[in-house]
Amino acid sequence: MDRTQLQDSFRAYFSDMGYQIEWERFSLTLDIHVIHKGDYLFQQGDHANKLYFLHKGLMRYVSVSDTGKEFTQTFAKSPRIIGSTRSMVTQAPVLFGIQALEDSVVISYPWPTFFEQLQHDKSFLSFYIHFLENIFITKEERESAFVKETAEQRYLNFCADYPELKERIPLQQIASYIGITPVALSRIRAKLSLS
Amino acid sequence: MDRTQLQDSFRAYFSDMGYQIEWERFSLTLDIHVIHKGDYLFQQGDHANKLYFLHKGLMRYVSVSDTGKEFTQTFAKSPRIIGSTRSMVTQAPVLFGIQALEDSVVISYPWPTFFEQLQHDKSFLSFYIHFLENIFITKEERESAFVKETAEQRYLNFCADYPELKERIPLQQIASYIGITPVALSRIRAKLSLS
DNA sequence: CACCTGAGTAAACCTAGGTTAATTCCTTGT
DNA sequence: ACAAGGAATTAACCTAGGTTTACTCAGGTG
Repeated sequence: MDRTQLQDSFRAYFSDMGYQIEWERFSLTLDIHVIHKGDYLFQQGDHANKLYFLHKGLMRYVSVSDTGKEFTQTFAKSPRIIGSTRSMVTQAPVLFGIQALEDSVVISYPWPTFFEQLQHDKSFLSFYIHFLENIFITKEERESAFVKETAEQRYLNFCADYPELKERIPLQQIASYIGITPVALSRIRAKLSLS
Repeated sequence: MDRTQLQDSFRAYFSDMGYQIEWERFSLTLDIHVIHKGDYLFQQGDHANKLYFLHKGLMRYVSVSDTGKEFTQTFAKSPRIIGSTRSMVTQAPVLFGIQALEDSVVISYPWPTFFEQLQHDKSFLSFYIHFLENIFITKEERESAFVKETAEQRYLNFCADYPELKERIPLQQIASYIGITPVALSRIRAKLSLS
């Protein structure tokens, strides 16, 4: 994995989205992380105030409740910015871990210095604002899905939102994303295949 | 209600939070809205791409499901910025209405021009970023509460988060905030008062 | 090859919360 | 003071999804 190639991938991510960043002004060195299937980029409770970029692979955000149950907050497929906004902002330990569902490659920049530089580029700032707005909207939709929709409906929505993932990841983790047990999801699948 | 007085209230909101805005640069005229208890600032489905500021009063964000059930997304007490980030950003109709729980006074600025001006003041921009980060964090906590916590626990959390509101607003609306029916909340209260 | 171990399925049973409806208690208007 | 409509409580009944256990099947590993 070549450092320059990874940096290009990171830059392409922005230009593909229509943001013209003045990269000459940026002088940060990146770290490279190779995460194997099943391993974690960071664990719940860690301090992870870095900006992570998923160059290749598939990850899940997973938090474990007091009673030891796993809950998948979201899936992330490359290329994408990943990490904990909350932890970057408040300096608090992260409330979820990020686990690789397939062998993945991630690069990282230290967030505080990255944010410092980001503020001098208007295009970058506007990317960050859109990014925040979008993750907020996503959470808002999920909040209302948990209250207004049945588990079956949430499963159907998952299938619509992530058509490829349905085969790529185990049922267990789809269930934990929907907020039900694997047993219940199996039941729902059985019911759906009848009709 | 004097226009200048309301503008001062709006400005004080920012300085109280530690943001020193260069107000001289701003030249937007505000609109004043007086909303009586039970009435709506805007309704679900409206186009509401304005920046609203709750000068005085108490409001709730309420969305109605397909099956006609009300769900309270959040409560807002003055002074506070209110409105739909989603609608401002995407130009889409709002997914919830904002209803006054007490007689309230709100001012508004047209969002597009406000945002335009906002971008020329670094302190303002940094306010907006913190604002987005915070509403995101709130939603994230709520998402996990719905999956990991029981209704009883969510009620106890509500009491801890909004101690004054417990008496100020009807049970019905607390229930719809927690995501259960009034009947179920009444049951929970009865159970709690025994122990 | 036999042997695990982990993933999905299925069945039996349990519980939190939804639904409906009756009863009482407050408000609010006249 | 009165009537009337909404707000909360209580009880009876129902259902979606949780829990536990048992069975099957596929993929490694010695």
